[in-house]
Amino acid sequence: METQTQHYVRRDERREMIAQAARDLLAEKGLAGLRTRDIAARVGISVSTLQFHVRSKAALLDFIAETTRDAFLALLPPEPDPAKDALLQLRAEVQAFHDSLIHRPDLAATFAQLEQAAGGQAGLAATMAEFKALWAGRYTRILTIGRDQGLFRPDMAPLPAAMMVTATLVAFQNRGPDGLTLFWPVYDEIQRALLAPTP
Amino acid sequence: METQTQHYVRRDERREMIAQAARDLLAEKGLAGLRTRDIAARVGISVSTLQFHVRSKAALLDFIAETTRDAFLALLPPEPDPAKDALLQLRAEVQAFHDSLIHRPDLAATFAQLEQAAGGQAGLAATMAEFKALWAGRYTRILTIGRDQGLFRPDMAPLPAAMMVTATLVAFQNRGPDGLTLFWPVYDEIQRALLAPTP
DNA sequence: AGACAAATCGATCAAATGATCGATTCATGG
DNA sequence: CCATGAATCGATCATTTGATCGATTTGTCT
Repeated sequence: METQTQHYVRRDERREMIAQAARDLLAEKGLAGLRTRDIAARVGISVSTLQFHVRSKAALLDFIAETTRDAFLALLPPEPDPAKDALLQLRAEVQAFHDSLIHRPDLAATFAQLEQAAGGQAGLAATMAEFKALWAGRYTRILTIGRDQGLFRPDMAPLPAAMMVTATLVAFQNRGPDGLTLFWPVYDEIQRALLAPTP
Repeated sequence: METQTQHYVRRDERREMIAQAARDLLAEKGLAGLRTRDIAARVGISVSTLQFHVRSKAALLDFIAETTRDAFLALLPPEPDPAKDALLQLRAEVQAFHDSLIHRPDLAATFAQLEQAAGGQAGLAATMAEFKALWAGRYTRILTIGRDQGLFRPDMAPLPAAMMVTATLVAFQNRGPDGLTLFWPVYDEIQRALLAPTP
């Protein structure tokens, strides 16, 4: 039961539908199996119409990257705040990522696929790099705040620690149904690894 | 200046040349851009000969996965030993991975690419899963040993911690020339995160 | 040397794939 | 209601790509 085929959708809306279908297919078949025909079919339009809205496949990948980045960033908690408890902010940030894996599994999967194609697409690589910098930056700030608050180890280096945390989170992408079993145990380990020792 | 084209190479040797060329191309173009013609050209044989040695592209991916797994495992240090210092063993393990990124960048890149294709190839997925279990298992054992030795935190959970370490290491794959700048700073952070607090 | 198996190649095929073009349909403002 | 532009479609193209087949060359064993 698909959404009733709806003719004559405005450009922006149609492009959004295309991006969503492309993300889903990217998560299912992988980049190597992404076909413009499949995307068009899932949207319910012809290949010609798809080409009309997105000139080429390269442009499509750029477009997917941008919309995926925006969609993911929109799911994140408020910006890190030095006045709030850093541990709570860290947990909220991780919780948001966890929720995204459950409710929007296409997002992380799309990132994973696009990263493999980034080597060869200048625009793509830029979008991906920008996103990763933004995302890791949030964790770096939270960790810095927490260290200043005395919650985390004084010898904790925020940037390396942020890379450790984000890398660990990303590893939970592309897993089967039971793939998230270890998510919170692993987060607990991260937390213990960051917290200042209590003498 | 290629290695002088050499006709009539025995099956096993030819298949090894094919696997190596495929790994290199996989690292360069990505899975989506992997073409049997390109592989054959790099090896210096015709597509027919390639097909003679490896039946299909699916079989090729399986074969690549197996040889890559073996090549990577061969680079690792001796098995974890409860009698030796766990921190030294951990560092040696990480050093081996670091060296592999420098001297055999095709290995990690190939794994990253194949993982994207694993969803859809039963045999591939099995090989990849087996490898990841083996690799993470080494770290789990080292961490357990170190905890028993009193070197690591008593509340450290070996399996989650091992996932954290391996995930962080993997994140250093597919980077540019300066991509390894933060490798050792990040490892130092991992080490600080694992070590038992000194009162 | 002769025979048999192994390895290689050139030619070719059928399907897949991204892209283009012209015609057609729908929406919307005047 | 009609004129203009936006959106959609069907047909078609040129290339790419994985795969097959038969013929040929090379190694090896006796």
